[in-house]
Parts: sequence; C-alpha cells; structure tokens
Amino acid sequence: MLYALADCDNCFVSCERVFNPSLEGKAVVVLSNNDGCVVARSQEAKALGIPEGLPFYQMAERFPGKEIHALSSNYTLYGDMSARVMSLLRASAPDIFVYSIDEAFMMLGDSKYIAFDAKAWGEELAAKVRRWTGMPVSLGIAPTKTLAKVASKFAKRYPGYHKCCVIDTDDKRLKALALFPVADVWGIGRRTAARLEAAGIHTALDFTRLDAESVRRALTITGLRTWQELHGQDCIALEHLPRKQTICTSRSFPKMLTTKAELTVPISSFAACCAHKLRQQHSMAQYVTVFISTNPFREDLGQQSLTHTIALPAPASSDPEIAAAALKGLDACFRSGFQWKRAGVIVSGTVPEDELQTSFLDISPEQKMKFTKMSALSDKINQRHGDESLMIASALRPKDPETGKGTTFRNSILHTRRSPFYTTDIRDIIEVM
DNA sequence: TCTGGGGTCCTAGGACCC
DNA sequence: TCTGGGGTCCTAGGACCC
Repeated sequence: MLYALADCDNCFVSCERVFNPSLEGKAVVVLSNNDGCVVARSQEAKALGIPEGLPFYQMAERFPGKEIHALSSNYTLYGDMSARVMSLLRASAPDIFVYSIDEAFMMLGDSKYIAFDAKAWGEELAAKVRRWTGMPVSLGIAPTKTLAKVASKFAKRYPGYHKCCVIDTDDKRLKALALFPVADVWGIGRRTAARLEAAGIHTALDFTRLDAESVRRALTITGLRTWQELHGQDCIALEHLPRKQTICTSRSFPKMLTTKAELTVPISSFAACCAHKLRQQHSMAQYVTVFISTNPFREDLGQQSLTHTIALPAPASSDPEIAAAALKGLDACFRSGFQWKRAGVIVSGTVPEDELQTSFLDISPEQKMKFTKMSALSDKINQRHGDESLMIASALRPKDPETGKGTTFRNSILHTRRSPFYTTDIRDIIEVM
C-alpha cells in the first residue's frame, strides 16, 4: 500500500489569506474563542518565534514593535474551505480518510503492482488544489502513514520538493529519518520525546535502532506501532468509526460566572449542541455528563472542578431530553462560592438511533415521537435560516433591560477581530468594484 | 483584565463473580 | 469461618492527536 497525506499549510491563516491577500507575506496569527490564545501562525509568525498557545494579551509585551496581524477564529469559514479542499482530494484518489479539518490520508493502492508516478501525481494535485481553492497543501507519499507524515513535513520545509515528497525506497527512508527529529514523529508527544532525548535518542533514525521489545516495554503497544511504521511496516489502522463514542461541547466564558442560574444558559446551549451532533451521526446517547471548572490561572481564587453524570432512562438525542438531563446534572454538582470559568456537556454511550429499544422507564412513546419530530424540524429550520434560529428556551438568556434583546450563549463569545463569513453568508460575499 | 476545544487509545487498579 | 485465583467489566488517568 502507498499512502498520500495531504496537509494544508498553516490552515487557518491560509483560509484568511485566500480572501484577504494583503495578509500575504506578513506575520499573521489566528486566535481561539474569546480571542484567548494563538491557535494558528503563518510562516512569518513562526519565524518571529511566536509559540503556539501564546496568550494573546502577552503578545504585545513579548513581541514589542513587531507588526503582527491577529484575527479571531472564524470556524465557519475554515470548515467551508476544508470541505472544498477535501472534495478535490476525494475526486483524485480512490479512497480517502479525512483525519482532521486540515489533513487527509489517501490510499493509493499497492505501488508494486501499479505503474504510477507518485511524484508527478502529487505535484499536480497540490497545484490543482491551490489553483481551484487558493489553499496551499503539501503532500507526503510513503508506504506507511507515519512515514507519509514525515514526507509531508519535508514537502512543507523545502520548496525544492514542489509541494510533494515521496519516500518509496529504503535508501530515501533512512536518509529522511536521519534528518528528522524524534520529537516531530507522529505519535511521539512531548513527554515521550523528553524521555527519549534524555536517553540520547535525537533523530527518528536513532529511535528505529532501538530493539522492538524495549520499545514495547517503555512505550506500550502504541509506541511499538510507531516504531514499526518507521521501519516501513504498515500497522496503524485508520477506520471511520461508525459513530463517535463520546461527543463533547465545552467553552470558556468571557467572564466568570457565579450562580447556577447564570450557568443554565451555557449548559442548555452545550446540551443542545451535543444533541444536534448526535442526530447528525444518527445516534443516541445513554449518558449525559456535565462539568464546571474554575479558572486555573487565577491562583488567588478558590479552585474547583466538578462533574456529574446522569444515566438517561433510555437513549435520547432530542434537545429537550439532553438539556433536561444536563440541567439535572448541573443541579447535582453545582456549588456556590466559586467563580466558574469553563463548563461543558459530554454525551456518551452512543447507540445507533435505529436500534432504539423502548423502555418502560422512558417518557411515553408518544412524547418520544414528538421530540424526535420536533428535533428533525428544528434541524431543518436551522439549516435553512442559520444556527440558533430555533432553539430551546433555556438556552436563551433573559432580555437585557437596556437593549430589550435576549442573547444566546454563542453571541456572548468575543470575536472582536473576526473576518467576514465570505463563503457562507450572502451578506458577506466579496464585491468586486 | 485577558490563558482553546474536541477527540481516541491504552493501562492500571478496583469491584465483582465464580 | 477460613482460604486462592482467574476472568470480566468499569473507571480514572495519562498520553497522544489536530
């Protein structure tokens, strides 16, 4: 088997640049929700030494006098751009696995039996994605996924590869591994890297020279798989699970919250979001977990992290059922006297919706049917008219006496530097004068 | 003042059963 | 009342990914 990994270069920054070419060649960073910290950096920003995860408020003092363009994240835009890139990849390979918003593995079959110029194919594909979507992508092609990852990093790093690096011989493999820091290997995280470095293992090649048994003992079966993949043995299976086993929606708050009543709005909203994700993958959940936690950076304040899990009487996926359970969970775990900074809802124990077993403990079949129909209708309305056109009342904050407007949790998240919804909202479409 | 969000897999240890 | 050991299931925590 030969794998091609396609990886968008500096994905979020590249999405922004497609619609704002004046950002080209400049140091650009994209920030997390509430403009909290840096989640994506342009090449120029990386060259300045801006680390990933840097709190935005520290940027000015850490990088004085530098011209850095900071943008709020616009996930609607990134999701749409990603879908465009993926559709081009899908049209170019028989079988693809979308691994994340910015990367996908393409299965290219067995090179031994197919006359195939991987290098030419990859260069052409990268050029086509750039031409048709504006997004720069790098391709790595190799007999295992871990080696394809290595190859894609070379394709990114050295322009001489023309966006595509192929590792298809043992000679190339050994040369690449000798130049590749072990800390950058897919599957070797910060902790493991530190341990390996301490033992004098610096490159991926050093790592492959360890014997298999000691790797397994020290790094468990997962570490051994990485070792085997670097040797060229294809052993990391990626399959789309039929459904996610857990689904989580969580956010930090722009301001800390103190009362249970204040938490009701975000918790209801997170619950409805989880319910929606459940319905999208055609499944139902058996458990609903709520968690609330204080701000770990405020050492001057009392710290607390509380969680409570509710077992549903029967699997559910409607907004009202999930939200009711979540609020019950909030009720059970809430304690006053703390400043809550972050909360979330996790639904777990998912089962396919068509395998639903009725239970005498559950709400009546008539009521269940009503909730199911209502959810399907609200999904349709929200798809046509925009998210949160229709929502459960508990996710709506009471009207502000000054403005007379009710607000949703999502509207309270700060995105003061967000770009327009160029591709998904007709009001934001680019005009050419 | 301001510090992200959403997943998966593996292992160890405890509870429980036979 | 005393005793052993093996299997399974569940959970918490750690590590990793993007």
